[in-house]
Amino acid sequence: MGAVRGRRVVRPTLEQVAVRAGVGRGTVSRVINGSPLVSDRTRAAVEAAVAELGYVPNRAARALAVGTTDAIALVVPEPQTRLFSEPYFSGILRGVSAELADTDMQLLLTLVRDQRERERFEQFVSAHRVDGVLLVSVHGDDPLPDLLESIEMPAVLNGRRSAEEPLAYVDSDNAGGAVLAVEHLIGRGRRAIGTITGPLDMYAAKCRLDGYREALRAAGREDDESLIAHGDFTEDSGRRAMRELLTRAPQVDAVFCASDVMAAGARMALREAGRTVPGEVALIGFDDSSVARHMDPPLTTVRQPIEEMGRAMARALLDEIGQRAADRPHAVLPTELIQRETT
Amino acid sequence: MGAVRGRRVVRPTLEQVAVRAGVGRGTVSRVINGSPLVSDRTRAAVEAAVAELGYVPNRAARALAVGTTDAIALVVPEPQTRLFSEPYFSGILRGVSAELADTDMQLLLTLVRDQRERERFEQFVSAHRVDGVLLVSVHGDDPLPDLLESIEMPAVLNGRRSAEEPLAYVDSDNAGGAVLAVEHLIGRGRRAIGTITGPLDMYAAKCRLDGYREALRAAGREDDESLIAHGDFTEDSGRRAMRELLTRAPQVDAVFCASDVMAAGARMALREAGRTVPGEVALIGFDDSSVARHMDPPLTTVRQPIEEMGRAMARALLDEIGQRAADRPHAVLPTELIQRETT
DNA sequence: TCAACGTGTGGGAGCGCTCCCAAAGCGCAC
DNA sequence: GTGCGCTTTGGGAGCGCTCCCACACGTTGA
Repeated sequence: MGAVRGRRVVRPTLEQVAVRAGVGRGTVSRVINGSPLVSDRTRAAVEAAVAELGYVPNRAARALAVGTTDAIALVVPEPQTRLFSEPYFSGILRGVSAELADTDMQLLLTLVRDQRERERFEQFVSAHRVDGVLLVSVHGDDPLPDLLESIEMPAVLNGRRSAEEPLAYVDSDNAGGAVLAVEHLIGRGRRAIGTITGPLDMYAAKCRLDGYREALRAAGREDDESLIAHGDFTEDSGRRAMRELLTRAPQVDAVFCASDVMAAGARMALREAGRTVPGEVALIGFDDSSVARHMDPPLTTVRQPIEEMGRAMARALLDEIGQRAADRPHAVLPTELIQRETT
Repeated sequence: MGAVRGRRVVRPTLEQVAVRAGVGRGTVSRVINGSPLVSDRTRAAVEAAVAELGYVPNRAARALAVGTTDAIALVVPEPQTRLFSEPYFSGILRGVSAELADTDMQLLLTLVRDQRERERFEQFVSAHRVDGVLLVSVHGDDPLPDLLESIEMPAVLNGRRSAEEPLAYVDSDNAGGAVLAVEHLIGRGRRAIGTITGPLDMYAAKCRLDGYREALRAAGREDDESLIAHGDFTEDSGRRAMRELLTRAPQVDAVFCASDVMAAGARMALREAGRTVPGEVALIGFDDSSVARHMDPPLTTVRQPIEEMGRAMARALLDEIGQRAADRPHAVLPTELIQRETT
């Protein structure tokens, strides 16, 4: 609990800079904050004093005075904590961090694992201890976004909860990525193209399935529900879904998996069944996660511009905080096919 | 640049709580901070008022008053930003976050990519904007630790820079892990056990090599320098080192690699050379990173208690900040053999 | 000449908290 | 009844900053 008493190291204050420069506090403050209402002479004098004294403003004092914290929180809820080890999370983090680099915003990282931590975070946010919040992949039923909205806390989601997401968000073009994947499969001459979906209560999973359907329809193929199996983004579910597909539609010669991890599971099922990849069955994933590169053979997949998404999220949040936002900004970034050896 | 003016939402202050509870400011402060010098009656009254008003203390104000920030920074320098996608980093993060969970410490994440960001961070730290710093794997020549020491900023390193690390640190038992690995290989009846080392100017790499030597010596085997090849922790260097080993010591029937990634490289070289794993050559890695699980066959490796390391780091830092530290606390945590299918 | 303006500048007030001194209240021994 | 010591309490001062009002200067126009 308690705040531990820290040693306090003496550092120059704005007041001291003012004395040194022979001006008033207000003037120094103006210079520090780049106000134009300062004469060049004075500004130079203040800047010299700042340099000599090695003055660095005290954030806490400023925060107290203006009611702003110059910090944003990046929240990672539990279900994602494992996803966390994926390049996905680190990509987002990188993008966010890069975008914040020439801002004086601080990035606060919060892992929300259980109910207690969730409450702590809610309290934290309610106390306006940050200027804004970045939410990594929320579930549709997560109450956090609504809380943020109710207290007017600027927030940007990574991914949408539904087609008409009321909050600001940055998403990748899931449907478009699926279309890319299926078109690629078609182009390779595959005839019976199946899919293993993610949990359909997640909007991203739904979009990927929609994209799959759309691409097939565009190619004039007729719907075949027996070629669609459902998973939940886990490896094990991918394996089971693939077995199901092999039983139900043994003619299947290509499968678009809504995640790389499920593709890894599918790969196993195919090996068990003695089917070669890509010889007999082509396989394509989604995410371009590290599994994809290390599979045998390496997995063709759909990459999302993850780092760019992180940047976009940070940018949108800063805009929202600065109220220079297009009301509820959002962006949907394009996906890209990474062709490896399973297709 | 500038701090953007944020909307300010009215929230109750300590003063208001005091009025509500019919007591003075000082008393409320005492209750909030758990001082024992408050009568039960008064405490109850204050707690009621706090609950009614939904009071949450203003951090900035407290920080300003006590000169403490209740935040620590986790710094990830560039060379590690890629390592970053590894479970390693997220494990540390998880451990740190878990340990901080019932503290009111905030975790600030800082990626230091280039010189500019480094300078920003140095200024940030010099301004005492955090109470302490956690450093993920520093290089021996990094000036940051010395800077931290000179400004008396509490800091804990992840890993040592040398055997006599002056700063507080948390490390895993690298030598011990290597011993485990080599003993395992010996137990499997392997005769010509080689190793692929990391860059020996890194202390961890040096320890792993020392452990390798120690285990062989303990088993009464004589030194054979031709069985030692050097890498730099990259996949490519592992591949090259393995080729070298195969040329120089074709009798090699087991290799301890100082990292999983190098083991993946070695695996490729073995495949090229037509050697089976584990039939002809047993392979063992270090780190238990995601590559290990996804290799074909899955790689036996040495796991570090990463999350526990994160926890230990946070604990050590909190102790240091609270000055309840055993002077320069440090911990070396045990490693563990994860047996899979390459041995 | 004077008023009316504009630009620069100083510094009081206040942000919400903690620290700490002084004082009130209480019991006890004399 | 008085004095002492303990516990409990109130509230002034101050942390370092920003905001903003007031004022000191020009400068301009009538």
